[in-house]
Amino acid sequence: MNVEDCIMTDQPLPLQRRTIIHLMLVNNYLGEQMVQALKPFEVSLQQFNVLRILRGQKGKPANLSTLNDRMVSKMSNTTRLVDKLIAKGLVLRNTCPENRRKVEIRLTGKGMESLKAMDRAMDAAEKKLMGCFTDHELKQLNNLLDRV
Amino acid sequence: MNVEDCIMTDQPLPLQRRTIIHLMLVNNYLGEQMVQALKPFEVSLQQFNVLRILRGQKGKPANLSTLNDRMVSKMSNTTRLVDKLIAKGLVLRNTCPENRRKVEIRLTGKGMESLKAMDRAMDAAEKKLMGCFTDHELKQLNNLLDRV
DNA sequence: ATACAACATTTGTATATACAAATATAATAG
DNA sequence: CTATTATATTTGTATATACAAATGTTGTAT
Repeated sequence: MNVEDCIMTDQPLPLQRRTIIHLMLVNNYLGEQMVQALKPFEVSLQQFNVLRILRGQKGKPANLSTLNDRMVSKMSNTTRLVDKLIAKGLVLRNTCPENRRKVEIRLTGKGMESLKAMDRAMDAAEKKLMGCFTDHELKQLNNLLDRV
Repeated sequence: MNVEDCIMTDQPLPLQRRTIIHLMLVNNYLGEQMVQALKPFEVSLQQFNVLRILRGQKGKPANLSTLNDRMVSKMSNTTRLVDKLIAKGLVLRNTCPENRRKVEIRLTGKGMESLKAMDRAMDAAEKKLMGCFTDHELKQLNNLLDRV
């Protein structure tokens, strides 16, 4: 992915700026590819993220703020995101009996099944997108990113 | 920026997945910081990007498809983005006399002045965000990103 | 010249996101 | 026990984005 080609510029970019733009371009591309991989399942990347977090709870329900904490892209609007998943029958929401301010969200059977299918698509996408790197390079990249 | 802390997980992530998430987290952070830097000028990152592209034209007007080609995040909706900039008095739009399908967009004096002020804010943000890297590391990072 | 395809932009519409304010519940201080 | 503050979620609203269809213009083949 060449920066200058992507944004069709001829003038050279300062290194710091080029790096930021590079990160953004790569990220846009990764996002697009993953959204595409999820298209057949009619869920957004954010919705997929929530489903995966719920599975990580291993049966223990999550409340909204837990979801928000664990999401890759935090958003103010997790309520409405969960609304969508409920409408699709993938999750359930009940008010928490111990603390009626909170809410308990959990995967349905259908949610768990759908998620398994999505996993296969996403694992393939991951492999396709990151397959260009050796393990050593992945570690190197992660180390660099840790510094930000 | 530690991935596991950001998404508050204890279970270890496969390296490829971790890298993708890492890139997304870094990108979210970079975006937030740059949006913040632009807040005082009341323009979005996309709008700033268009202004900078227009300056790169060195007086030669740009049409919509040129803008779209050169934007970091391409969008279907450059028309409305330009509408906003016109409303702020930062750019002008005329239909191109040689080809009346096309449109000629150029910076106004006010646009050029505002852009200079934004530059200072954005240069500072760039330095702050990328200051954690040496030149060698920046090159290394760029080389890795080129592979995607 | 006329019809048809290609091009450049604009518009419509549905969905997504950001941010602030509102609601409901629980915890705490007096 | 009441008022106040803090917590958790929901709602309102404005703005942004994605995608498809519509509009207006130009180029081309007959």
